[in-house]
Amino acid sequence: MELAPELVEEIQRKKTRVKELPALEGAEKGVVMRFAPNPSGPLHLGHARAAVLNDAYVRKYGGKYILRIEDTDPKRVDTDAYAMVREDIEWLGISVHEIIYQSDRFDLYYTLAQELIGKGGAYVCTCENEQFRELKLAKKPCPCRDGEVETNLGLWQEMLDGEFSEGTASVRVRTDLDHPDPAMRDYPIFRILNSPPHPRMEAQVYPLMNFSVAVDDHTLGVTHVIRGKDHIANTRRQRYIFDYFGWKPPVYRHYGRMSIEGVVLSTSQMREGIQDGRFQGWDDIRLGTLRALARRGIRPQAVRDAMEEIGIGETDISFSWENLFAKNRAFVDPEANRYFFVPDPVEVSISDAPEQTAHALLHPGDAERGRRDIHFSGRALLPGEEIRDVPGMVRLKDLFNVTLRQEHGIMEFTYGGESLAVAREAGAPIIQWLPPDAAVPCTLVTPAGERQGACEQGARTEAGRVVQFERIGFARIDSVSPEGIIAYFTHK
RNA sequence: GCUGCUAUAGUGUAGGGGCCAAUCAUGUCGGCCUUUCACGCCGACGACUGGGGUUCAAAUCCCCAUAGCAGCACCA
Repeated sequence: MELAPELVEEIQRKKTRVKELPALEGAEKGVVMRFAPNPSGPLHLGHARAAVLNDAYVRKYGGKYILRIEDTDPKRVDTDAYAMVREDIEWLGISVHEIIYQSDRFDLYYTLAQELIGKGGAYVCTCENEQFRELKLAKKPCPCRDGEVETNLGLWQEMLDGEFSEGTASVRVRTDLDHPDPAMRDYPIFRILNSPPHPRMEAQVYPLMNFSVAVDDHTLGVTHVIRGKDHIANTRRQRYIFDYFGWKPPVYRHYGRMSIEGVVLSTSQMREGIQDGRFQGWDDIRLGTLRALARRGIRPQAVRDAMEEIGIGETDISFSWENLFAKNRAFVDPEANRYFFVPDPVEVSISDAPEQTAHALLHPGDAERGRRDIHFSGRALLPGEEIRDVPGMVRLKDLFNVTLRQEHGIMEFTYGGESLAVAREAGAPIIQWLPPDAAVPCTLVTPAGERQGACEQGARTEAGRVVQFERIGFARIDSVSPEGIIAYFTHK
């Protein structure tokens, strides 16, 4: 019997459906949104939230999604990351309408900086860091603050001409020294950097994010910004720039902090670990990168669903792998072919057992997909930990029953008949098994470590796909070679 | 220290004065189905941080406390 396709689709949609996102103020006529990562490494789960949620809103309201590469700090630019970020965005299935590189826009930043200084909204500051900090905390102006506009314009030109060296001059926005929040007081928007060189351009005067972001959000027509609440202070700071220029700021939403257990998320730690060989690469299973998830067999749609469900709440949350796995299982279970994987295999001889071929379905819910034929002729590979209970009985799945006995310290395995009912009555576990001569060495890589074992020949045809090792869990077949198979554990 | 944001079951989420002895998902437990401990189905468990106030009525509004988080970088 076959279900109507619409019905199947309906059921699947129900399973993976996510609730509707909360409305955004002023979004009815469409939105322009952006995802603005720093190209210091590949995207990880933390990025995915911003990337996906912005995309979800663009889909909901219609409009434009801008991928803006924020590469205004040459110290934090990894040239490989430009490509990795785009690959990761593509993997997530996000439709990007425009890609902007901030490193292409320095002339714009310079022009507007000059304008801002000309309005008296910013000034060149040559104070030492520590000194300024103390003055700021005391709500006192630094000597540079009182300079004439003309003087500041002159100093700004000197900055551009390379007459200041690194760390000796900056541009600050004139805000409000009495502001109760010290973070608001005359914050910097440009700095001088002599090294390292920027991989995409030449510059010594670099904008800081609060300036470049404000300028770009305005000039690119961004209507709504969804970002983490670590940017709340930045939003307020940027407000000063919008006000000086008379621009209308976008609508902001700041979601709460998301902690993620069990994986390395810090780009610098990841890079360090890769360099010293502790991690295999950016897709090492112990990392929280999207490429690591992909390698484990997590579907992008599962990540998207998880992020949309989490939404834009301002509460701090802890990311739940269980919830993500449940979403992924819904995608993967109907598709994954089933195979036997025998961990820590022990080869045994089963006496009195008739030679025969077992027939197991590739998928228990879809007989039409075909079957696996596994031939038994006297000997079998069994999971070590399943044959410890003696005396006892196990049933080799799709084959027959085996009774276990111990005689003079030696394990004995005897044919126990074909009857499934007998096995059920005896409470015998139904276990996976393999013929020794047709078993493929298989390493199952899990976050906790590698598990050695053997699996069916059929898994050789599944490279790149997710299968289910019966009674073990889902796994992505990572590589197939004459020596064997390497599989990455996905989840149960 | 100063400033700000947040607070619903183990986790995520809905609910923004009465319809809430609080939604949904996930999880856990039990049962059914099943030659996988998967999937599916049925059932159970499990929460409004605390204290004041406003109101006929508070998870919902206000105040305080507590806790968590963030910012006070010439990072983003």
